[in-house]
Amino acid sequence: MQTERQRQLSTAEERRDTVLRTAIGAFASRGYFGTTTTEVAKAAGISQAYVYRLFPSKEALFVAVVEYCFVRVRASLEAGAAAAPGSSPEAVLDAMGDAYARLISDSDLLLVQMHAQAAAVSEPAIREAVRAGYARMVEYVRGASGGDDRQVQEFFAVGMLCHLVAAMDADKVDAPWTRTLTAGIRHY
Amino acid sequence: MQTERQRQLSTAEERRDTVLRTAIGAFASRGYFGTTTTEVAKAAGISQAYVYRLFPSKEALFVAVVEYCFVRVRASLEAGAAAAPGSSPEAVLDAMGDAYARLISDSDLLLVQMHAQAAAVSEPAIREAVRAGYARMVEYVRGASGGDDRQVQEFFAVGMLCHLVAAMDADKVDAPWTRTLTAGIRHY
DNA sequence: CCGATAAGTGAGTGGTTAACCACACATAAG
DNA sequence: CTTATGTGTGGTTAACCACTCACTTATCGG
Repeated sequence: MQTERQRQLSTAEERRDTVLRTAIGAFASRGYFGTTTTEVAKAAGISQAYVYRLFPSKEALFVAVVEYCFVRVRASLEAGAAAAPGSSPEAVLDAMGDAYARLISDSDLLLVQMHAQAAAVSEPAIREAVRAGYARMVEYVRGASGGDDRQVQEFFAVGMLCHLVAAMDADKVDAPWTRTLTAGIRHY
Repeated sequence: MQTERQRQLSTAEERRDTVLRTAIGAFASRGYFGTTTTEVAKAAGISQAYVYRLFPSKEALFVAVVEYCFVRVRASLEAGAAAAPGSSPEAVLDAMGDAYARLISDSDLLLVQMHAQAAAVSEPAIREAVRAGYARMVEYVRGASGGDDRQVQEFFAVGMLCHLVAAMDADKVDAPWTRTLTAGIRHY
């Protein structure tokens, strides 16, 4: 009967993964400064003290969350590119945009990115993480799509416009100005 | 000798203006959640207690700061449009973009906008202020430039890209990915 | 000069927060 | 069974925050 009692403790590595995954939801609404480590702990189902055994500081935790978000976004773009119906820059960029739109239909990833950008202004460690994330992302998009500077830049500009639309919840407002901003922007 | 002693107290209205102007710098670096009312008070040269006589709450103060930023941005766009070398949508949009680039060469205004967008997610009052600000701004840009939906949308998409570039301080990084993102984006 | 009103502050208050530590419990190896 | 190691928590703390209030000082109309 040795299998009756399953393992009840996770390994630290598993717990760290759980925290990263659940902390996205915690940080999404109120960002780096506005989210407490207690909220992160509650979302992960552990005590606040244990958060500090898994991560050396709140800043390190947030940086890890941001990096994890970038990994997920990149994975989504790769999946989109792989499913593109053609190999022209336009086709690949469109497919990646579509994959991205699906990814962020749950808006938490997007929101964490926004908050990370805002916090990057004053927190050097976060700024470095955001820079590194975008550096890889820009080069990936350029390489995978074969698009020129102009096309890649527009891809990211539209992405940033998505952030604004999501932050304002512009979909909920029916007015000419929201229709102008959201025109052609997919969301599921 | 009645002019020897100048007035040493400001009117409440003057103080409120001072606070709004100086609070932009205070909120710019750490945003709504990360900036304390003590920092705002110090920037304005008054006691923290008096901040609460001038504004009913930190939230109301921040909303007023955001609205003030929108007013300044709008004024800048109007000045740009007035100085446009032609009346075609392209010429007017370009002139407004140039005026905007000059306005935000001191990046505090930009940063407050970014932080306001991020905070808008969880704070209804701030979301309302951001929505109202963009509503007026989109309609102004549309009306003043005569551009179509596509042009107006691109104008704001590029503006959002500026936010990203500013937040990461991308100018300071010399690499292909930063050159791609910042290509054609003026800054003074 | 006086009384009213407005500008402005020092000194709190109750509540919260990031971080720490001593300790309890679970697991695995010998 | 025992010892060692890793998982996990309750309790605490020093600092800090938004917000309040009693009080002082300046201004101004009469």
